[in-house]
Amino acid sequence: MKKVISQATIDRLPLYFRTLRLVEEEEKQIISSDELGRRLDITPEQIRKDLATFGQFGRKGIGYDVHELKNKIANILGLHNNWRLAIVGIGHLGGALANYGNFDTLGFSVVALLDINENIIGSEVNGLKIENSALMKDVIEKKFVDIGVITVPASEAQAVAEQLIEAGIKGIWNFAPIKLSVPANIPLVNEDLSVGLSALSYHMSQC
Amino acid sequence: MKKVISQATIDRLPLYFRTLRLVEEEEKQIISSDELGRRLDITPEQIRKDLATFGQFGRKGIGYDVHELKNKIANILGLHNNWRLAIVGIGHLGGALANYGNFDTLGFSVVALLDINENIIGSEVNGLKIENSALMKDVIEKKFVDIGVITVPASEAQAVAEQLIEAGIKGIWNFAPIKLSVPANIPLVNEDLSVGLSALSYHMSQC
DNA sequence: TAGATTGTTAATCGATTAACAATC
DNA sequence: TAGATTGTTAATCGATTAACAATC
Repeated sequence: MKKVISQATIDRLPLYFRTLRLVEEEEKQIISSDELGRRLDITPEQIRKDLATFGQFGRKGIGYDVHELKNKIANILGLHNNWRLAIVGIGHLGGALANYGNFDTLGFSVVALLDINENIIGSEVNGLKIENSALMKDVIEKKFVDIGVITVPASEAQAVAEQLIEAGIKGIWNFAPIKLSVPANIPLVNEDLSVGLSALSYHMSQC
Repeated sequence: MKKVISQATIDRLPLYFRTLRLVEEEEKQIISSDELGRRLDITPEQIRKDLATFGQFGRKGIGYDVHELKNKIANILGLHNNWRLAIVGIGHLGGALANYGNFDTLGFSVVALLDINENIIGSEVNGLKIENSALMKDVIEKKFVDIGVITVPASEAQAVAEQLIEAGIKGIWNFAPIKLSVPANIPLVNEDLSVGLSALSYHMSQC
């Protein structure tokens, strides 16, 4: 039953989801792979292939039910789990993420903010108090945190990852530009801004 | 001469660059593909293949000169161009990017901040004054901006992209969760946080 | 019925991995 | 010379694209 789905497919699902939401707002009931593809610059064959991985969602000759497909994708991605996030390292980036509204709309909630800096512990960001990293295990257990978001400097990131795992976290979203070593059963996604920016630089240099 | 390099290779170059920097700080002169691979969880064959795309950098039986390879990669990525960035939309994320120190170390400079909100125009972020988006063309020409960073809401992003291009920008780094339409000669990199977070959710759901 | 569109199989393309000669 | 390590060719693997029968 646990077929292996390619990362490329998984990474396209959020795009489909996002677009179906917009289409839903436009009060369209049905959408074809062709139309969805046009909106995303993805071929309709690719979309049908991706979706077929998870079952038969469409109707031949008709298309896909927008509302139904949107919910199916949300389920596949596990967005119904109401994942709870803790952000570790409340600098500029951590603070921005704490304030970032779009997570809620995807079914994620930021429930804890942690930092080691005495000067900011106790202060509030977006209505949430910054707590002492030293109490991480306590906070994470009490607040049922699922996902640890790492926005500390690269030099601290591995240690923070280990603390998070020790505290019982189930997944890590890492913004520090460094390769983290984590056990195979802890999903890890890296969000390295320098990769995208460097790729942009490369393409601009080719012009 | 203009061989086509795969995006996968281009996306790994910044990781090599980052690691070579660290290795350089450790005062190591020479590194093997094996050691580099161990540090990044990438196979040595993959690394040698990637590097061979651009020429012969290593010495058989010895390895790669750390300093030389680092500079070669920087050149390939175009990091010597001193690209100048303008951030459009100084909300939480735009503000965080304006304050983000790591860009400088990669050879990028944030030289302009733009917003339409009268209440924040004129105020300073990280020593840089927020200017009126209505004056975009002026600002971009006067400050020789190369790259437009889009951190406005999704609903505004396409219009901003068009204004940026009209103003003579050479590349776009887009953080708005929407597919932008831009001419083929304008490199565009999308940084969609919801993709990574959704992928994390997917993998956590499989456990 | 004719037109539209899915789901799936087959063909192609491209990226990764394996193997090894060259050489320091 | 023996051991280490690159650069490159060949083999494999996986993802995308093309084609088309099924069916609304």
